Amino acid sequence: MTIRRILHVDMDAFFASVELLRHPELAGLPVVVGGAGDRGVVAAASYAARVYGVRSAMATIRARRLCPELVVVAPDHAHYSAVSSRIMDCCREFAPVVEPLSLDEAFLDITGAQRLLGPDESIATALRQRLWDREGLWSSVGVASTKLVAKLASEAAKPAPGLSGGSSGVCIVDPADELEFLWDRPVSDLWGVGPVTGDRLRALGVSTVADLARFPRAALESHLGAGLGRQLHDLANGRDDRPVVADAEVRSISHEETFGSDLTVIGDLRAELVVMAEKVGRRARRRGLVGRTVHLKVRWSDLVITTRSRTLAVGTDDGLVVARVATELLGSLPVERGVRLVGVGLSSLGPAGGSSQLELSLSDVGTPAGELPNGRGAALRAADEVRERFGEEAIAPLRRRTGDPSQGGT
DNA sequence: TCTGGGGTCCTAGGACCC
DNA sequence: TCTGGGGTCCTAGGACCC
Repeated sequence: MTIRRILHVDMDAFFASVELLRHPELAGLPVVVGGAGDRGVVAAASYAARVYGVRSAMATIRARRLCPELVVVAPDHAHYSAVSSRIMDCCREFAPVVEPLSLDEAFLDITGAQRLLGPDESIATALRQRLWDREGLWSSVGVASTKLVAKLASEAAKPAPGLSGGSSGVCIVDPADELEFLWDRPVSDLWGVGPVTGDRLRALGVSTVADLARFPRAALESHLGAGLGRQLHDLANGRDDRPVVADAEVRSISHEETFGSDLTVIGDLRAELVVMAEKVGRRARRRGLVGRTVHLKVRWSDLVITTRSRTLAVGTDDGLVVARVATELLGSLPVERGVRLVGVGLSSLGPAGGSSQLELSLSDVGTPAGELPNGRGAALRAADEVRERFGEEAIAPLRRRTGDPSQGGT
């Protein structure tokens, strides 16, 4: 088994740095990108802002208290996406397989690239320099033999608050040093350990990765569940064979919004749902996808979350259909309780067009439910969906057509 | 200091099929 | 008629990631 070399690249303060490029007059000022309102949150903080203790995921209100002269810039996702795709293109000049993790992060499999591009250190430095030359943005790069260690290495290469590119920006971990590199760290550094699992582990007396590596595997699995227990025990012992995978398929598309003040009137919520569902539909169409499952998410004024979903017999990319299904789901919820956030989404995605959407539903209409795959009323659902899209009068001709295909139809 | 918006993956129970 | 088991789909919730 050959030793892999995996590179992780992570842009420094990405959204904030991009905004500083567009607004040179803000250079040196404490800048965050995020929501400005009472319920806004910091999405990214410039290094000048971090000096004040401002961090991403922090409520904007609190950030303003820490730094009264803070400049808050509204996010412009379309622009960040455009910059991101150029960054990913740049990465592909260094490795055949590039896996974007988010807009500002990617894994590159550089196993075997040394012959062409030189040692790990040269590859990392060259990538970093090219991103700077092309985009004017600094990044941090880590290289190791696993995804986990490569990501921790890029984190270790990050500049300290107050600086922006002063450190070398590169951290290479030799395979022989990887366990030591890992074991010094708190368990919360591991992928999959958040606040809840972190608390559970601490209750077991586990606080460092070394503690976790020594903890009996079976006991860990019984405390955390088989899946998570096994994964964490492997990671803590440096076992991480997750490959670098390009072109991961999108699994869901959603849009959600927190209101400035809670809504209690169903009509107001319906109006919001229509707008949001249309955005989801537009994004699905742009990607050439249809979704079979419509999701509704509600966050109540007490922050508790309720979700509802409904799976249709066929996929849709039509915002009106999504809105109508979501509205139905909303109908069963006590909105007078006070709705802070509403979200609508599509999953069970598949390619749009051809036989996948309408054709299938036409042939389903009138077919006994028992003869359909998953014979749980799929035909009825299909008929409902056709009715929703085209109205009651559309059903009759479809029945005739289904009964006698030679007659043709729509 | 009370938590935005975009996602991913996992779990668990019930329905249903073979 | 009763019983069991495996597999898949659907739904709700939850943890986590950036």
